[in-house]
Amino acid sequence: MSKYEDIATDIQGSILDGSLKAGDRLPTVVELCDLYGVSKITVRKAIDILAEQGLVSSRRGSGTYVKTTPEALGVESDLHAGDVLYTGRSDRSVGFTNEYALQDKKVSSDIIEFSIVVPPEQIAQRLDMGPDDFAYHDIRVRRLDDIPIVVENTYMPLELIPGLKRHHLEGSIYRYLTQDLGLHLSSFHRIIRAVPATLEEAQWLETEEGSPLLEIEQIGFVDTGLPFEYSISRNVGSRAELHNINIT
Amino acid sequence: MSKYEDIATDIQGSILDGSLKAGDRLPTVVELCDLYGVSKITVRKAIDILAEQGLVSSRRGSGTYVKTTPEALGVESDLHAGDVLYTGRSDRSVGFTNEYALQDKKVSSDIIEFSIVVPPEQIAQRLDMGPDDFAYHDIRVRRLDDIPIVVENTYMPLELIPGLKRHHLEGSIYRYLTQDLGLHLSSFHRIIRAVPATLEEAQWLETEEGSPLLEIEQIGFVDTGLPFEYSISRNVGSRAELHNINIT
DNA sequence: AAGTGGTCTAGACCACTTC
DNA sequence: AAGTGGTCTAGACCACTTC
Repeated sequence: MSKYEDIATDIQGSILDGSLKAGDRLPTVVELCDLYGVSKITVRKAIDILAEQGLVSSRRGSGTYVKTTPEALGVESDLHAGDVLYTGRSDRSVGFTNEYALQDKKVSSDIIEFSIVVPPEQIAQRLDMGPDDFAYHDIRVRRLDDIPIVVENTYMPLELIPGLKRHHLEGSIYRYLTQDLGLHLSSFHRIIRAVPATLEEAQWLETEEGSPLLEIEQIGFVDTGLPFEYSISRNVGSRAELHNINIT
Repeated sequence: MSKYEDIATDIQGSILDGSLKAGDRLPTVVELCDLYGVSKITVRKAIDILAEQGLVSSRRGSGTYVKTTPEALGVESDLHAGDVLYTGRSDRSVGFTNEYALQDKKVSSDIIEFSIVVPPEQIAQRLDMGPDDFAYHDIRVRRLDDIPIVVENTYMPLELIPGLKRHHLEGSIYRYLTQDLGLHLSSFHRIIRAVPATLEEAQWLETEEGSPLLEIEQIGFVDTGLPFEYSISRNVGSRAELHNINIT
């Protein structure tokens, strides 16, 4: 952990435990420099992190303030609460398994397909693969507490990811990529849509044909800039939602 | 424009015009310092911007690389291309009007409702309003080239936004807020869902009842940390999509 | 006029990759 | 061992807000 991460975590704690409340002004940048014994740029990076998390907003000449969010006010966070099981965060892409392993929810997968294929041309292009190159192809239905949430349709280039086996799919593929292969995932480019369920999808997801699904088309990149996965996932509309925060 | 913005724009230009290609390594940070005559931190901030835009990825000890995206490869960008009219970017929230005024598309609005009301309790809480406080309420159908894309349902606190009139809704509300009132918009918190169209929405949007809509529930904040709008918009699934980029 | 956040310098030191 | 990006210092100067 770097100094700026430590400082961000510390201030985040003060906001979450209520010692800093909605609308409060943080100590000035110079005061925070003294308080933590660091330089101005280090404090600025910490505040940048808090801003990205949606916790604070800075106003030049005036100060940095705790944002008046429903969370900071103690308002229950979701108007549509009830049957929504999956609330993914668009900013931290750590995969389905990791995001829910922490909570008390049971994560499971039905592997509908796992094979090595020559992918369709348009997908091969997105993965920067030659026309004859092979890729893994898998289709998985992911469940939380046994209720199906999403069907994921994924292609990964064979050359970048040697040795992927069926048992890796039971758990988290991302763990295999990072821990076993030592790859560093850097970013995901996503397109989000609302689409009607096909009959087949409706059966997999235990919902109605034509019912709204939240589609996420995604290309994942490693830190050399190469794509390592192309994926289209379709989430049951009434069981999943995506949260994100945009700084202007 | 700050120095780091100038540098980011310059390198972005090199990537977009093809002088830097997918997979290429950028000059090292030290080389870029010499090239632009700036300090290391300034170059780092420029590269951070390019990373947020999804253009480059840095690898400690190795270098910074142009990402192998479909755009950098010259692949047409959308598999579902054809009838999708609205491709919003989740990272830059400048409002519907601004995002399309630049292009050759005609933006228009049907104002279905515009009034001053006491908002429902749950919405008042999200806007940090007292139970008796008033808010503007408007419902607008936004069209591109006369085709309805989205119905927006928005509440804005009266006290924060004096003098809002019907004619502001014909164009861009955001322009009124920033240019006339001098407010600085800082961030948006969003929840994205797929929902079925009600009969009323289907009529407004010229689509079928029950057809998938992409819902965006949004709270907007100004730079003092106060919420200035609560909005639920519902986009026709087959005519809109949301793009975003996530850095891990 | 005084106080605030934002940018920037000219370095230093470190973690990691490459050879 | 040499080269790369990432963090950090101790300041300086500036834009903007507050009084």
